[in-house]
Amino acid sequence: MELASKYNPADVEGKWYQYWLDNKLFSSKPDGREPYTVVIPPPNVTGVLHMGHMLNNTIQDILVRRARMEGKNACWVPGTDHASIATEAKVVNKLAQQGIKKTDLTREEFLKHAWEWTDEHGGIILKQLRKLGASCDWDRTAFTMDEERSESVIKVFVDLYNKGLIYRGVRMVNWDPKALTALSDEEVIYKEEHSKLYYLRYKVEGDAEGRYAVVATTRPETIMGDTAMCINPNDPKNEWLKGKRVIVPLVGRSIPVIEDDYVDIEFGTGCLKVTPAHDVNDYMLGEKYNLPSIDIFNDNGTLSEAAGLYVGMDRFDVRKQIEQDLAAADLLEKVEAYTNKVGCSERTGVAIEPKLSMQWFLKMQHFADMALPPVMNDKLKFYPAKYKNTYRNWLENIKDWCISRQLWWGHRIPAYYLPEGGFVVAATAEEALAKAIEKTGNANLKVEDLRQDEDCLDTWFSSWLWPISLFDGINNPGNEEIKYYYPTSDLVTGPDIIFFWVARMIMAGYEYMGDMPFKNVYFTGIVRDKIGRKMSKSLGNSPDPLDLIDRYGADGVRMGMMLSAPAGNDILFDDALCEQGRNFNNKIWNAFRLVKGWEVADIEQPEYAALATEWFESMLAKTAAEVDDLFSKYRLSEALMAVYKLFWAEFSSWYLEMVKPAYIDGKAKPIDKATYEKTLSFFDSLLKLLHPFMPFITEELWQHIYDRKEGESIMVQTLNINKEANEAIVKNFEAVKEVIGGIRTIRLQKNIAQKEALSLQVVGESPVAAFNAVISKLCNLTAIESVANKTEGSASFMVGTTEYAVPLGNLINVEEELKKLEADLKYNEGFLQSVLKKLSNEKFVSKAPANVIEMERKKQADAESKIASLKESIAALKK
RNA sequence: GGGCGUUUAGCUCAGCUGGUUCAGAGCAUCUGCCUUACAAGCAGAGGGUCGGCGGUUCGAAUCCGUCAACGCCCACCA
Repeated sequence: MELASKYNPADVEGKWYQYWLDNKLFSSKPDGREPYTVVIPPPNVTGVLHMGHMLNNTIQDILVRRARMEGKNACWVPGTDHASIATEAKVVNKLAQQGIKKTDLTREEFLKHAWEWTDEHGGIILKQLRKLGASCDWDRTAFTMDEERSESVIKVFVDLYNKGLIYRGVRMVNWDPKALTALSDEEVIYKEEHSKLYYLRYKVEGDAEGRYAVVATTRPETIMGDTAMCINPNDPKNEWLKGKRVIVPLVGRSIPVIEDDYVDIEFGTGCLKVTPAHDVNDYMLGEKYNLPSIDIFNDNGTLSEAAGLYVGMDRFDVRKQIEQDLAAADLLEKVEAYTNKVGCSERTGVAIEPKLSMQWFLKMQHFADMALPPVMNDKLKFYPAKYKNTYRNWLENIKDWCISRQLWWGHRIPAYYLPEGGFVVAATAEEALAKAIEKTGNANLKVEDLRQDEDCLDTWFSSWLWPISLFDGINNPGNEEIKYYYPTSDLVTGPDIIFFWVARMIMAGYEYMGDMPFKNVYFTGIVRDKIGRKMSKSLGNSPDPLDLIDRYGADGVRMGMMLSAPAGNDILFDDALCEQGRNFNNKIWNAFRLVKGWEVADIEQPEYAALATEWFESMLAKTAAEVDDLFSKYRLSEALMAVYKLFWAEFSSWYLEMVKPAYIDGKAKPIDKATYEKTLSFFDSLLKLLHPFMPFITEELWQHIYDRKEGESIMVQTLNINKEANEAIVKNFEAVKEVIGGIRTIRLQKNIAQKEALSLQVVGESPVAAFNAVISKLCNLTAIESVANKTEGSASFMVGTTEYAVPLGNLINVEEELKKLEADLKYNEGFLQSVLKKLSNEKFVSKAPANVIEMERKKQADAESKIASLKESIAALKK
């Protein structure tokens, strides 16, 4: 096989992905093995892959591939989310471009368009995941609105209703005037806004002096909905307003002054305008004091007939206009700059309007009670654990979940209204009819007489069932799949959806399976650019993942993501990291070229090669054990770094250099068979360790390292690497590296070419004499001898307490050598002083444990011996 | 207004139950090399009073207090 000197990912990635698919290597069926299950956080069905997905799915794929290689039955279930608000908005936009208004369509017509859109754009994102190498069981691909999932959702709704956990009622909810739907509290994001605080004059009715009560508000446009003014009963400065009535400016309506200690005396003037229809707190006051409620807004945020003024104008236009009008009428005392937080819709970004409306709610206390303990007692683990606090905080302050949305794209609420009022809840119209007949006693009722609720369910009301519904555990409880795959193993997701999704899946898990939905949650960070900004379209700092894959290869990008992704920290993404990944691919590629280019002969194994293989065997074992440990702690970037260093530094720079056959007369010598076979087996193990991180290149090389049969793949090999390292040899070899480094430094400093052979003297006995063959080979030494005194005119260095010297004859620069030795001496004398100081401290000697004191004494001895030999060398040079 | 987290080399981060594998890694930087696997490379080197101050201790990056900066989450102050 002729291999290019540079690795080209494009040549192999598509080929191997297809090979994996063709051989059904991603597919999983229940069997006798231990299951390892991951359910994908379903991306929006019409979404496009972004860097967040890249990170998230790379991590999942690494975990899944690793588990598969550990011999587990790995099952990664992919799918998409119907994302009701986001998708409906996209469809509405698209229709608008064609000049079609949603309001002109029937529900059925609209849904037809929505499905067309979904079929057209749906699943693009899943196709993109294949480029990344994602080893999902594609045959299991699900959609939150497919038949099985829809059936599950409806079944759960009916069940929870029957359990009394779902109720319908008029409540103050978060209204999105753009999407025209209610939202849950979690879908509201508070943004700081520089706005104004308006001081409005409310004329006090019947006040002889014609005085005004002044109210500070950020929302002057809501005065048409004022039905009271509220003061704090303990506020002396507003004492005079007690029992009075005031006139709403411009509107001219008379409203009472009420008293409640909810009002903050310090804020503004201590007078609060009460608009029960448009503020959560005012609503509370309205309830308490039985105030009328005037809803002055239409659903789209324009003013309604009820407002009387500015009818049809947008709420924000009214704010500007009313400011002018109030000023013109001399009813505006002053305007101050003011910063406050405005609740905005997570999806559409527009300011939320608190609105009183009829919605469906899920009682949450029951679920919170079940979901809190397993996380707090680490039965279900969070990585990083700090999110346990966030989780607890939410559950301990849980509020009921508004689950109805005034949308068409989603699961329609299975409630059916009866002609004579009231409703029944049932999974199908037929069942509803039966219930209706039973409820009313009217046997003549027909399905057509029932009117199904127009609303849809919140998207999350389907995704909270995901780990169960993917295995059909709602429709067919106790089926073979759910029994085998549930609870799933790891969930990989962002902390931004801890409430939306993670917490609610845990709730649903305990409600419907009596068990947690996953054993571990790995929270990823947010992908930011290299200077820490969030990636956004407007900043143009969000790279297209597919473009990155084109440039660096999927393996390179995966590595780029992982190098910077410690669990839970935000990751600062930089193309340079992908470059590092690509370079590493190239390194692996070239190491392979080297090894496969060797000519093998039936000759004896040289001593240096035997030593090298023995050492690397231990190094490999040690790292494999380390990687195990890191994986168990979900420290994936550290695991990758460990393998990276093993391959690059230990294997390529040390091992291969050691065993590499020499060139003589421009011709490579052959390598002995024993070393060659060992090297191939090391390579094989290294590829296996690397495979979860970089699936493509490892498959490509694994296929070529030995002859493989059709259908074989590295991805289903087991990681049967020996993990028992010979610690002594690993430790000794570190000293060997230092010796070699010392000689290399001398060569560099003295400008002595590698071709020029040198000899090495060891003053006394070398503790690493066993490795002399290796040292000789790598440093091109003619001899290594043990001497009592080193030759004059030699460059020396110390490793531990042993001195090494390279005789250089007249090449030696006495001045420089002295300088170096004296600096070394000074350091060691200082070090000795600090050790002696400790040892002469009575308190230290009496209180510190024996082994620590022992250590200090050894330090002292070592330093003293070093100092002695340094002094000798200096004296010798000065002669 | 509450709660949580972070602060260690130019950058991104490891450093668990205080003491020789404690001041580390990768990248970047600098120096020398186009040496027949790889310049997307090889060999070598430099670089930090561990955010500030105070305390506990024989001994603190590590424990405690405090201050500062940054970040995140939650909360109805108009």
